[in-house]
Amino acid sequence: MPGRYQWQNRFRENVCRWTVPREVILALLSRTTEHLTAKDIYGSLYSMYPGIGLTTIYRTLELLHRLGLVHKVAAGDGQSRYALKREDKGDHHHHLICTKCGKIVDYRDFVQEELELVKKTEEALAKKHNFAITDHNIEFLGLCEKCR
Amino acid sequence: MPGRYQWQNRFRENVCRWTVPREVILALLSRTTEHLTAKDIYGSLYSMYPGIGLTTIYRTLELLHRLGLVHKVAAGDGQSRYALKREDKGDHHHHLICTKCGKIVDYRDFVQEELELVKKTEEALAKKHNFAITDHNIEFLGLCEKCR
DNA sequence: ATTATAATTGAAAATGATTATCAATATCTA
DNA sequence: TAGATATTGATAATCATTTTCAATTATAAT
Repeated sequence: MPGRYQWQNRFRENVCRWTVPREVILALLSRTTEHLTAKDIYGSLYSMYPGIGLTTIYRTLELLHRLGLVHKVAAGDGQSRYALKREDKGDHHHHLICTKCGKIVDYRDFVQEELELVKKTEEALAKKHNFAITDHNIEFLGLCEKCR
Repeated sequence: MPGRYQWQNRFRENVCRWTVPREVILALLSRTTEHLTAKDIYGSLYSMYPGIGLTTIYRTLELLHRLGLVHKVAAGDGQSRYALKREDKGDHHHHLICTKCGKIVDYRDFVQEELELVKKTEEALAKKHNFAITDHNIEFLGLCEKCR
């Protein structure tokens, strides 16, 4: 399981315990590139881990987000979706979001150009609006292959 | 009141009636550049129009969004925010979103450059991922002047 | 290996944003 | 003016998420 010891270390550094539900959720997220909702995760884990509660999923995702281990994306349909951050490979990407089914497709084309513009924009905006910028989103909305 | 007749026409074209709650909501949105939540609007209108229900606000905002008259932004705090579209002046903008209070600040700096890159990106992504793109978001997250 | 401490969990309840239902009302066409 | 129908507003419901609290688990110390 990739990243296991890094994850454990990150937990310890933040006075968080390394528990079975947390390990299992991280493992699931590491096995997919999909952006998953809390319920997706709950459903996927149910057969192997029926005792893991939906509340635990929500709390764990919020913790992982706070620790900077996952991306949290609000696709506009009232639910949040999560994906493991994979910046170990300098992996930065942006999103295509389907407005019908909520599916999120990653893309990396043009990301370099986008990041260049983002960097320039960020500095100027931070100064002009007195805004402490911590992150950015670039996303395209529309209908995915299945929904069009 | 700017846009009143255009709005009425747009409503008629879509077999929608021109009603007092709708007129009042549009007027409020036209008087501000802020992105407002349904509850912001409900609260702002309450003194003058106490009979307008929150349900009506929600339904009307959804209609206005469907008619392409307002922007709908999910700032990530579980609520949607709305602002009147002002493309009559070719007014395109992107957003700074405060992750603490949810406030949305518009910016237009770099929008021309961003739109150039967006256009190029859009065409390539639509083709590569078989995605019918209808809109895009560019936003920076962080803390606003008040929250930092 | 055991024990104590405290973090974490899971079920149930609660909260808040939003939507559905339905009788009453308002708009608009003829 | 009358009739048809869209719309409204109050209430109930739905759903995503969070809070509460007793029980359980992880882990450090011995």
